[in-house]
Amino acid sequence: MSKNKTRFVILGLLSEGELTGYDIKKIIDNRFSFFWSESFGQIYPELKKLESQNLITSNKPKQKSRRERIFYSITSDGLKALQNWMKEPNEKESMRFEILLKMYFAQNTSKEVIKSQVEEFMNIHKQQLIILNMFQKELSDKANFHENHDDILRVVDFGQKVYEAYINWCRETMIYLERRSENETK
Amino acid sequence: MSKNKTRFVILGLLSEGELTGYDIKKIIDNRFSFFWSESFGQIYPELKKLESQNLITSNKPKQKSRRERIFYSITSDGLKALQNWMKEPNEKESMRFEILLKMYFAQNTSKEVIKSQVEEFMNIHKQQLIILNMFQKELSDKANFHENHDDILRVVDFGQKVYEAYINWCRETMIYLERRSENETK
DNA sequence: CGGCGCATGTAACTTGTTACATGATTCC
DNA sequence: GGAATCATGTAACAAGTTACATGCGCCG
Repeated sequence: MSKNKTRFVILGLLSEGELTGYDIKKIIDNRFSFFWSESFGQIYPELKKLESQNLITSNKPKQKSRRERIFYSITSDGLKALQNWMKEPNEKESMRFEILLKMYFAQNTSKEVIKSQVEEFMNIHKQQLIILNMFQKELSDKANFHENHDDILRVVDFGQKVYEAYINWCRETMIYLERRSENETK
Repeated sequence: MSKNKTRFVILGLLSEGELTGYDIKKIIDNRFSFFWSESFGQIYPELKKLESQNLITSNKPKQKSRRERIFYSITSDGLKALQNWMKEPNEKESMRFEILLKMYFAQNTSKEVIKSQVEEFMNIHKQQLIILNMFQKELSDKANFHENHDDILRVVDFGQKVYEAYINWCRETMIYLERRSENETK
């Protein structure tokens, strides 16, 4: 099972049309940010590697001279590689929630510190949820030009459900912490 | 903002009592697995580093001879470092859900492939939820010996809420995919 | 003409995983 | 005595981030 997933995000995005490395980074930052990330330091070298393996091709200007945007497109071999990956089992997603570490070790600090950490976590994800809701509305309002429209809405729905779960947890935890504070000061 | 979080998991765990590197790994695997992970390759070198900085101390046997369990305990400097970290802002947790990538690029494969991917994702997290529910029950039934009992229950509750969100998404997505299959075969 | 956003690229670094080596203890 | 688990450790590798260098083109 391949560990390097960068190549498959690239292949997936190129399966919808030709793009530059910069485009790919922008799309990941804008649309995927809540469930994926890549840096330029991964994307550009991977593009070269994929091209050398004939999974993608570019319009790289043979003219030595002026700098230009390099558009990549997927080859039939690349499409095959993408399709094979779709069938492969996924790796267990490993996450690291610092907020839970701090909740677990909460005995080492005051309730106020924990409260402000939970509040911060809640605010960040409320903001993120607003962005997701806007994106969903945008997609729902627009006519369904692309066939993958509904698939993308499923992806957005995942983010909404998970962020709502975070926010609910924060609300309950705030109440728990406030009850605690009251008992402490009694 | 320090990027190296391994040290703080170690300090946090040692704040409850002395432990060996092996113990630390076991606790993280058993209790933290749904929101944190560490490997031996990180834990052992970090223990040495923490000791050299006098944030922890060990009973390392000066006798050259036989191998023994090395118990570490936290120092007052270590406790201070832990308390400072509790107040610091957290890094944005970065996650990578392969399942969402595959959902997004679903056009490149058949509904059956996507369906089995979603099913697999659902089964894994149903299993994980069962384990979390058992752990919660275990904690709730037991008398509250440790003061941090309720804090740990909050952490478990986070996992339950998030896994339930995953599972609900899977159910809805399965229905969405089945509806699609019907339309395709019509 | 200065600054900004677009655009490509790489080197150095940090972080994290895997595989392996070593040896003790426990239990059958 | 052999297998499993406990236990410590490290080297090689893989993955991912950051900072920087370079330069184009547009706008005010």
